[in-house]
Formats: sequence, structure tokens, C-alpha cells
Amino acid sequence: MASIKTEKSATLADVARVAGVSKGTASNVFNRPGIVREEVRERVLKAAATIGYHGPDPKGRLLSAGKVNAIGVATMQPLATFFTDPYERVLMTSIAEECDANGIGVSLICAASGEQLAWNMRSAVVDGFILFCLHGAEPLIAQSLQRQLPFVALDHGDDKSIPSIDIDNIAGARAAAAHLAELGHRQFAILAMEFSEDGFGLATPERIEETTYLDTRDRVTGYRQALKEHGIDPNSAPVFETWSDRETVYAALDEIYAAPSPPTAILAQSDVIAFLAMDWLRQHALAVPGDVSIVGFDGVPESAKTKPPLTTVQQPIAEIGRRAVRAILDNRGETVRETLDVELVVRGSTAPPRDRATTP
Amino acid sequence: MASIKTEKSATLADVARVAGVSKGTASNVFNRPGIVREEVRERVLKAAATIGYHGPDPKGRLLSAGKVNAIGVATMQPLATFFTDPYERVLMTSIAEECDANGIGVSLICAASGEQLAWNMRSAVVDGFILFCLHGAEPLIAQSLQRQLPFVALDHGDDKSIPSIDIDNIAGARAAAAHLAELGHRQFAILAMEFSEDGFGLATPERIEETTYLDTRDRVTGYRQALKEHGIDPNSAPVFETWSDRETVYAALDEIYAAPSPPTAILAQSDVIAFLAMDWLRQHALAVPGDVSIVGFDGVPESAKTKPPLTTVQQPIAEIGRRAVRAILDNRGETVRETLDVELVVRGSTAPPRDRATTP
DNA sequence: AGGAAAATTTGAACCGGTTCAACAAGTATG
DNA sequence: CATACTTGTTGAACCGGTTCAAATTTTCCT
Repeated sequence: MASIKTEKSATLADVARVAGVSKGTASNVFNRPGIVREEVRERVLKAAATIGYHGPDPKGRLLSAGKVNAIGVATMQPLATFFTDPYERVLMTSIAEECDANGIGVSLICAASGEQLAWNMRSAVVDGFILFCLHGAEPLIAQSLQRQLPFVALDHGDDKSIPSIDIDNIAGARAAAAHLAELGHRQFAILAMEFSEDGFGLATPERIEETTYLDTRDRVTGYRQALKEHGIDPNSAPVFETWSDRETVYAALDEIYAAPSPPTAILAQSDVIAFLAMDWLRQHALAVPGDVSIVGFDGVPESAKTKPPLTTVQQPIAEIGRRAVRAILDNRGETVRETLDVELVVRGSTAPPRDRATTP
Repeated sequence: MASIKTEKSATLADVARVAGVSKGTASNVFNRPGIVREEVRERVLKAAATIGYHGPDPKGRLLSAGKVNAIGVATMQPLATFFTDPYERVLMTSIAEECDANGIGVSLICAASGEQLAWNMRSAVVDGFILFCLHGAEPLIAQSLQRQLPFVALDHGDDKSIPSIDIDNIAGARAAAAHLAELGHRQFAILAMEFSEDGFGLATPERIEETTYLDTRDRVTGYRQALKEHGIDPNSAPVFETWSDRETVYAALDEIYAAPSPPTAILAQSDVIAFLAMDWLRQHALAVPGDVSIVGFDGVPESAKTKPPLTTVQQPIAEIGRRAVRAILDNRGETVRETLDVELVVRGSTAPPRDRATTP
């Protein structure tokens, strides 16, 4: 009797041979069972059962089909950030929901380390990339370009040359600073996100100017524009670079409040930074908004639940995710470029400065 | 001159032809550049550049390589749950970290709807599956078996027949109930997770017995064992099934506290349920732990931050994720079965009942 | 220069399916 | 009964690479 290999898992060709039909027919049995005669279909199915074939391997289909039905979400940060960072979490939620609705999967791709990045993105089996660009966009973009797959960059400021979905960072930052200025604040400090992969602390104008982290730069630009418009010297507001972690934010605040005439208003470039700043302020017996007003950026859900609730620049996070997915799926070759509006949400963390509060 | 197709993206074979070498050599140029003579290598690279070939397509490699370098995480719930549910988030964080460390990707696979499930799992291009079984395990397991890929079920109680990593639910639940009993509580209510896809509210013994949601069942079993051991009739503690959402938890509590002699102790099968219960109690002016003591389950990070902090059964969540990934990656064909220990963490949400508090 | 060892390159097989033009058998139409 | 449709099946080409034994070229030694 013919020996049936059980060592290597059975293939469609095996099934076809055993059932005495062509590979094409066997394929049809699994993909378009309707078009094959019942008698034949049963024979093939029985053959499959006999040799332990449990349906076509997607790896095979992939090649001819072309489409993978999955989109890759790539970041330079550790994969875990997708689940821990409040902003990324909300963004991923909407990306996941939109993918879900379209029946396609999500692949998380990490590019934390240089060489690994190249490989991970080069070998990702996906139909397109959504790039989380907050922390270093170039490598992600370069790899996407190389793969020649549709992609869209998130949080990559106004780089006009690549497909992206972004918000109006300058307008958002202006609204935040204008709000504080209009409340009467005159002493500002800016807690910024990164300007490059390394370094934190007081940022020089050159460093700000030269950064490729466009969102970070634009938000600083917006803050300064608004200050200037309200007759405040932008250079009086120091810009401290942080890594959105406790250590660097605290270090910045230590330095800020060690100076004479410390600020009454803090512009935080993200809600996470604002949360940490509020922790620091509380620990140093500085009341918010009594002693210090603070405005965040992003509008993550947690921002409504702090005490006091955080005044912040609300991004349409869910909309961004949704559009990103659509941009990949609907890709018709043209470059997608969208800039969404943000909205200042005034909550409890901002108030007139103390010296003004009593003289309205 | 020979027309170089620019319509369809170039293939390795095209490069080889243009460079005048064999496909094998061209392949080597990209994968093991070391073994090909420099002159040839440059010629191939130049040819590639000329016709716009940017490196091998992973879809091709896939077939011969076999390995995808990605593991799939499958669930019956919406994909977004991975990012919103506190427990799943922590679990995913550690899964992501472990994958990261091994340079492999994570694919999120949703199986919310029946037919879609089959297809999504059938067509997922991954090396193995991690199954989130809290909400319906069978379909996930069936599909994994069919794909004949290594897989491991999480949160699927003590089903001995499949590879799984789980915790000792009975011991954990016993510890929770014992703790409350030892504090002197005599009136209990149990807020359970689902027993099946549908239904909520007071659960009959039959429903509990027949469920295939093993974790849910085991926790009930553990609770009841401990009650019995402390001389309390297990049947005096009603079991309310909830969907871990505000609506069903509130409905359960409405019913529980409408009864005469309401409980002084609540056993919640998850921290999320406990959080919601605490909200309800606060709204109904019932003090925790003054009027009511409550114990959660899971030990998500948020449990330490509620007011009062929640006494709960701490799962080694990070360890579970890590082992799940290892189980897939190290798969040597043998079935992995691990049961991890849990630990009762006593915090502020439990105290002796009021009638006992003054008579120690 | 001759011969063996080392370094490269080739070519074909293979990975596991899908697709489609062409063909065959069966059936309704004129 | 010939003709035109249907319906079902086949076989070969193709998807885009990788792999490896065998063939070929180089390099090294004496």
C-alpha cells in the first residue's frame, strides 16, 4: 500500500493526489465549495480527513493573494508602550476598532533598536504601516518607503513630503498658552517632549530649531507665538525637555522652581507630563490651580479624572486612528495628508494667578 | 533596448536577469552578502537600484522559511479590549515585552463574530497562538487545534486536555473568602464574571455547574469551599453573574441590597467588578470597609490606587504573559501546563463587620 | 605548471497555495 | 439532430523567494 507521510504535515497536493482530483479542484473544495460537484467534494474532504489535512495554510495563499489582511503599527519605542501610554492606548483602541470593523488584523512592530528595526519592518507581513512617530520618525519612514507599502505617519508635524495624519499642533499650543495669558499669567515654563533621542533638561534655541521631532517643535512654536501676541517675551519661558517620565519631569521642575520668581503657569506638551508635574507640585505643597496653573496636551481620558481635572488641548484621538486605518485600506496611490483640528478643554487646573485672583 | 517593467514591482528574478547572475546568487546578495564576490555583489546591487528593487519581499521568504516570527494573540472580544481592559492590558504588556525581547512581532486577532473568527484565525500568518479565554474558549481552541500550530490558553481553568497557563483560581478564591470570614463576616454576596455568552443576574446552581468558563466556575467553587470551612452556608451567598460592566454590576447590587439583611462582604471575581461595586456603594452611601468589605481578583495596578485601596487576589500577571510567549517559542511538541500561585493582598477595602468591629 | 583545496556560482527543486484558459460532459434550444 | 449554453474539472503557470548539491572558478602550494 502507498505510504502516507505523516511526518510532514499534509499539503493540498497530497489531498488532491489521494482524492484523485487536480490541485485546482482540491483548492476549490476549500475556497468555493459551491462550484464543485457534491460527490467530488465529499471525496476530497474524506481524503483530507484521512491524511490529516486541516485546510489550506495561509502562508501559501499569501503569495498568490498578495493581500495579507493585516496592517502593521510600528513604533521606535518598546512594544509595551502601546499598552501603557495613555495616549497610545486610546489611539490603538480606535485603530483596533476600525481594523476590527474591516475584519483585518493588527500587527505590532517594534523598532526599538537600530538593526532590529530594519529587520522587523523589512520582514513584517502586512499590507501597510501606521507609523507612531512621536519618538523618531525617519527610520520608520525610510523603512516604509523601502517596503513600498502604503503607510501613514502619525504625530509627525507638518512634514509635507509624506503621507500623514496629524493635528494642528501650533494652533493647539497657541490656544493653551493664550488661555493662560488671558487668565493673567506672565511667568511661564514649558515642559516639552523629546527633541531627539537623547538629552533632557533646559533646551537651547538651537536644539529646538534643529529637531526632527516636528510635533515637539511645533508645540513650542505655538506656545511662543501666543506668548508674544500677549506681550510676553517668549524667551522668558524656559523650555525643558523631558522623556515623559517621572525622573526627567521632576528634574525639570526641581530646576524650574529653584530659580527666583518661578512660573505661575506651566505648559505641558502632553497630558502624561502634566500628570507628573501635578504630582511634583502636590509633593512640593504648590496648589493647582491656586499657586500654579497647568495645561496639558492630548486630552487622554485620564485628564478628566485628575484632581483637579486637567485643562488640556483635546486631540481627536479616535478620529486620528480611524483615518489612519482608512488611509491604508482605501489607498489609491495618492498621498494622504490630513490635519485635524484640536480644541482647548478648560477644566480645573487653570485659574488666574494668585496676585491677580483677588483683583479682578 | 529591453523594456524594464516598472508597472509591477520588480522581483528577485528580474534583478538576477538584469545583473546576469542566477537567482540564487541574487538571493545571497541580500541575505548573505559575505559569500558573494564583491564585484558581483555590486553589479547585483546596481541592477536592483536600476529596476527599483528594494530587497526581498517577506511574503516570498515566508513560504520556504516556514517561520513567520510573529505570534498571534486571539480573543473573542473586540480587539479594543486589549487596550482598555486593565487586566488584559497588563497581560498584553508583558506579552509584548517578552516578544520584543525575542525580536518577534505580535498579531492581534479578533474573533468577536462567529464566522469571522474562523476566518481570522484560519488566515492569521503567525507561528502560534496565545488564547485569551476568559470569554469563551472553545472556538479559539478548536481553531488553534485545526491550524496545528502551537498554542496556549490563558485563563481557562483546569481543562487538563489542552496546553495552558493558568492560576490556582480555587486557592485564590478560598483565600479571599477565608480572609473575610476570619474578619468575622457572615453575610456574603458573590459578584461573578460570565458563565456563558449571555445572561446575567442571579445564577442558579445548575448554570454555575454547567458553565464552560472554568475560571469563573473555579472561583465560585473556591469561595464556597472557604465559606463552608468557616461554618457559613455557601448557599446563603447569592452568586450574581455580571458582564464586568457598569450596568450589570449595578443591577446585581440593586438586587442584592434590596433584600433583607444585605451582605457585609462582597466577593468580586475581578478587580474591574470590584471597582464598579465600590462606585455603586459610594453612590448608595455605604462605606467601604465600614459598612461593606470587598475583595477583588486579579491585582491590576489600579487596584492599589482606589480609595480605599482594594484588597484583592494578586495574579502574577506579568509572569503569565512571559510564560505564554515562552511556551510558544520554546515549543518542543510537548503540552505545556502550568498553574501559577496567587497571593491575597490585603489592603484597605476589608475590615471586620461593623457589629464585630467594636467587640474584638 | 600541476593538482588540491577553497571560494563562488549555478540551476533546479521546493515552499503551499491560487488562478484561469481550455476542455469535457451534460442540458436546454431551435 | 445540430447548436449553444451551463456546469464542473483539469493542468499548467505563477506568486517571490530560499536552499543545496553539483559545477565552475580561484587561490594556494610545491
